[in-house]
Amino acid sequence: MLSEQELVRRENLQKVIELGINPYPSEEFVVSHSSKLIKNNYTEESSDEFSEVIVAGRLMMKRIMGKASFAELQDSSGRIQLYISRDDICTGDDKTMYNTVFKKLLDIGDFIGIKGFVFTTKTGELTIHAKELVLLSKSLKPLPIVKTDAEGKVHDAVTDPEFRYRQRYADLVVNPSVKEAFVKRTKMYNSIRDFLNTKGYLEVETPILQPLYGGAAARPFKTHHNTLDMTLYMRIANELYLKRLIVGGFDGVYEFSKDFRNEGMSRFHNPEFTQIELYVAYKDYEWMMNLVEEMIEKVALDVTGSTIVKVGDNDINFQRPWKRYTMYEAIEEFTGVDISQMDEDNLRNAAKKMEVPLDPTMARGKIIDEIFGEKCEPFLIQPTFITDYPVEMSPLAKKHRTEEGLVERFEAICNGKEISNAFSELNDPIDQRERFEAQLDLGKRGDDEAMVLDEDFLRALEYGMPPTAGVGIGMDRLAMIMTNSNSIQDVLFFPQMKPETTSIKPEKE
RNA sequence: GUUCUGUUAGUACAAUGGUUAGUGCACCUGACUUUUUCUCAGGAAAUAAGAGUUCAAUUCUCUUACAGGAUACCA
Repeated sequence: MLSEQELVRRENLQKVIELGINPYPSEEFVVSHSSKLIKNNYTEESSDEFSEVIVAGRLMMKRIMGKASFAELQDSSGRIQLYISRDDICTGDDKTMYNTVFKKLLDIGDFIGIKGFVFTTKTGELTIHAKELVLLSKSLKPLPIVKTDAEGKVHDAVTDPEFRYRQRYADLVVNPSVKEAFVKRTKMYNSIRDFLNTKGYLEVETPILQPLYGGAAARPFKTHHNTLDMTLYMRIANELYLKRLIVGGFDGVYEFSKDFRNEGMSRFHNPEFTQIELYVAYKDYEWMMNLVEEMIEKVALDVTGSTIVKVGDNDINFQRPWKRYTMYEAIEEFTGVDISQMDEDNLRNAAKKMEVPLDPTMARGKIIDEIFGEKCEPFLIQPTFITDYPVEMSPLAKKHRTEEGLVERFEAICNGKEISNAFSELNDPIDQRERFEAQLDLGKRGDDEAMVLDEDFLRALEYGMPPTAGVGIGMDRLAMIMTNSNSIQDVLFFPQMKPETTSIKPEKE
């Protein structure tokens, strides 16, 4: 069902065609200047350099005043005003281009090309005086119009999240700040790539479709390969494949990996999300902590220009060194309870006193994780490393060199959320097999996120893996911090949405 | 999942148990050769779906659908 305005646009398209104008021409249109370049460089003295400019973009506003008009053109760099007078774009007797095409048939959102010269109007606005106007592409669907008045007040701002996420293309056209967030996201990737490449690590790619999923505690997406007639899972982490590459002899490998987890959705969770994982041979988690600090500090600088990043009401300072706590220390700090010596029953009671909700499937490690998640993590705003996790919740991490029952693991917490998780990687194949078996027991207890046993990975470890430090960083979470975004949907171009339902509207007569 | 809130024209908002549901922008018709949310004159266009209470419901109640916020698990 087309709206009245859409019908008008289709009629306009038809009339353009009837005038012999191709509404979707294929020839290259050579642009000489961006609007930003003109705005940044035009002066009275340099006006000669701007006596012939060619620009292209969307027509975003028309102010028609009879035989002359003003219009606004939006290109990828911003907006610039156009002055279009009838007798300048129609030098002969035929005034169709102005009277009919420009005034009547061009709609807001149409792509046009303009050839003309730059000048300043009486009111002082930088403007392109058009000598030639070309239609480059017709728009059939009206864009939401956002207007900013003289006081800088925005009218009819497009804020409806559903519209913005479903129709990101339109969101990007009308909300310039959206572009900025995504440009920052790309800068963040470039910053990390640059950092790791400079250190000599190799960017690699590993399978997304996997016969067994592993490397994290999560429920996977399941799919099926027809030719092989086998079940495949979409990866939940790329840890086990990257470690296989360390076995194979690379010193340092990293991958920006799209991971998929079949779990709840929220402003922190999208079913597909991106992590970077990095593994470096002959290193340990202490070394990795230093690297993460150094890297994230650089990211903050590269992306925002400062080590201090404003996130909501907080100023987060990524300058090294970050605070470091062991997990037991953090829990003691925030709850006053020393749980380091407690067995599962005592721990369960302690958690009960702290009003941390538990369920019977949780074992000792999971309970500690719950307490930490409830009582500590949300309050850690400045970047903080939490180290030395219980062995039960870290089946891929090496046992602590001195502390019984712990592993050499750290998480970096920032703004109350984990942004990074790392360990001295477990490379003892016999220990690894036992840990997998312990996970199988957890699975039997009802933990549907318990890991599965991966024989091929164990075979790789049996060939021998050097001591290795590994880290994973949630790119979306980091992007949220670096762009001061309140939800993951704001740093994903196309966040996952419920299917669009066709609204039931009575047919118009 | 739980909970709260919302759904009025293309869009953003307003109002009302009863006669013609109002405003800005966008849209349509006309005038205007340096304007700028151009201006001026005119026009078209809406109460999510269903049920109930009522003489009368867009307004009150309930159900459904959809959406958003908050909260919980996972990055």
